[in-house]
Formats: sequence, C-alpha cells, structure tokens
Amino acid sequence: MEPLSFEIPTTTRSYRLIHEIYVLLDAGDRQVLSAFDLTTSQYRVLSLLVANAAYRMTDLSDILLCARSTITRLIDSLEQAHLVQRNADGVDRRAQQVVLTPMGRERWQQAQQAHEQSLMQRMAALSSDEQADLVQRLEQMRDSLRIVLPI
Amino acid sequence: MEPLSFEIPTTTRSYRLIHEIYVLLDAGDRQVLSAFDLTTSQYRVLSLLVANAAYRMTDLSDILLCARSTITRLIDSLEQAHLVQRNADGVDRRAQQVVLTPMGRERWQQAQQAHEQSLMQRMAALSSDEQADLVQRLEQMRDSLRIVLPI
DNA sequence: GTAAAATAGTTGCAGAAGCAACTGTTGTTT
DNA sequence: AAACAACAGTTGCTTCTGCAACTATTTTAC
Repeated sequence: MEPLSFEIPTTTRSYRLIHEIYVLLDAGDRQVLSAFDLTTSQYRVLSLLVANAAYRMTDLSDILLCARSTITRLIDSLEQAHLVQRNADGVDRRAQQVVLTPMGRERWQQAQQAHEQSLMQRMAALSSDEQADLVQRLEQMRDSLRIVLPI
Repeated sequence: MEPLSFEIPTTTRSYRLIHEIYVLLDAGDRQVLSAFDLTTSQYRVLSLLVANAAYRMTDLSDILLCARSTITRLIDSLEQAHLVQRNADGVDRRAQQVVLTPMGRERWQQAQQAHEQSLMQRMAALSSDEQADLVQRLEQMRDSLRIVLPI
C-alpha cells in the first residue's frame, strides 16, 4: 500500500503549522516564565496592563478571548501574588478596574526581558526581513479569522 | 501621559499573533467538531491515524508534543467511543499499536470535510498566493523553534 | 547471565479553562 | 416609576493537561 496520494490543502497545512508552533512556543515560554513564578496567561495579563494601565475584567476576557470566569481566577491568583490590584470603578458599581502594583510592574520587566531574549534565540533562523514578512502574513490571517468569528 | 513610545519587537509581535490566531482557530474548531462529538485533540489523533494506519502511544505523544499520560487518556476516550483500538505490538510487549476502527475512519471523514470547509471560509481573506506564502513562513518559524527546543 | 539503566504505558494528583447558573447593578421600555 | 432586559463579576462543576511516581518489559553493561 503506497502512501496516501491526495494532497493536503493549504488551509489545513497552515492550521496544523499554527498548532505545532503554538505548542512549541508555549512549552518554551512556560519554562522561561516559571523562573519568575508566572504562567503564560498571567504574563499575558501583565503585558496588557503594562501597556494600558487599567482594564475592567470584561475587557480582559474580550481581549484575551477567554471566559469571564477564567479572568476572575486569573486575577485572583495575580492579586494573591501582589502583582495586580482590583479597584472599584468610580462610574459603574458592577465593574472593577484591574491595575498593576509596583511589584507587578517590576516582575513583568524582569520576565519580559528574559522572554524577549529567549524568543530572539528561538526565532534566530529567520532574518529580520523574513520575520517582518511573517508578521504581515500573520496579521492577515488573524484579520481573516476575526471576520468569521463563530462560524 | 502619552502612549508608550518604545516599539514592540518583531519577535514579540509574532509571538502574540500566534497566540491570538491559535485561540481564534481553536474556538472555531471546537464548535465545528463538537457536531461530530470530537474534541480538537481527538480530531488531531484521528488525522494522524488516517494518514499513517498505526502509531504507538509514545509516537503519538512525540508527534503531538504532549505528555504520555495525556495520550493514554485521549486514546481511552477514543476507544470508549469505538473510534480507535489498541492492538498488542507483536515485537515489544510493553508497546501498543493504536489503529482506527472503520467507524473512526468514517467519523473522521465527515469531520474533516466540515472542518476543511470551515477553514476555507475563515481564511477566505487571503489569496492562494498569500496562503502559500504564509505556509512557507510558518514552516520556517516551526523549524527555527524546533532547533532550540527546551531553551 | 545477571544487575542496572532505559523505555512503554498507566495512575494519582493538581492547575487551568470553559459552561451554566447565580447575585447584584445598570439600562430600557412602557 | 415599575417591570424587564442586559451586563459585570463570581462560584460550582466538569474536562483537559502536565508532572511525578509507579509497574512491566526491554536494552545495556559488566
């Protein structure tokens, strides 16, 4: 019996590649970030807060595309570690503003530096032109996926 | 206070894009595949078996980059659903060969068709040239990440 | 040939995430 | 103004996954 002869469609190939890359990235990130007592999800939240000072819980779940309950527990853990703080939203008493603590900012800075360095090492086989190209294509793909969100 | 002025490095941008794309893809896949009572992981295993007839458990965990225990439970669930079967490995009595059942093959064919169609819809904003380009860049990225596997 | 090391797979345990149901607050309709 | 709908966030529950410890088999070393 010879190997299957039908060709794998390009869409499926990108699909599989994305999954494989994601797993490879995630495994490395977990290792790098564990040295700073951070999970990849926690790191992602800190990165958002560094760039934008304050977010409501719901904003975080919208941006990170995860359930609101996931954010609740994520912020719980970050608050217990004294890296973020829940503040009351002056306008809407249902809402809360999540902000970084000084310790959270400092932790992120350290982790970010290590993470960035690890990423550069692991992406070293691509020239900066190729990387720029990749980013452009990835942005296209993301935009395309966003259009038809829930099928 | 003006917005942060330092530029986000290209590596970090690809990193974030991959994550976002992965989440978008995964959410859609979950929805498509749930109609066939399959999780994305189960679907991935079936896809491997369709292409290659038989795998040992350890091979699956190597290929899918997940823990051996994860494969054990994944195959447990697929076996309970009568989609795959564990066969003794004639040579190594520690090992087991995982193979598709006729029902597993049939289920995969149906799911694959729906999945492929959904993917094409969701990737429609990219021309076939752009998609081919994307695949090439993704392959580069995967290869680069594979070199420096565990940091 | 036997002891030690490596490998294949499973199980217990703990963490992460989604869904559904719930409370409390805000917005809308009439 | 009251009733209803929509929204922000939390909790209970279940599923998925990784890590560490374990058993059984095979390979390696002496």
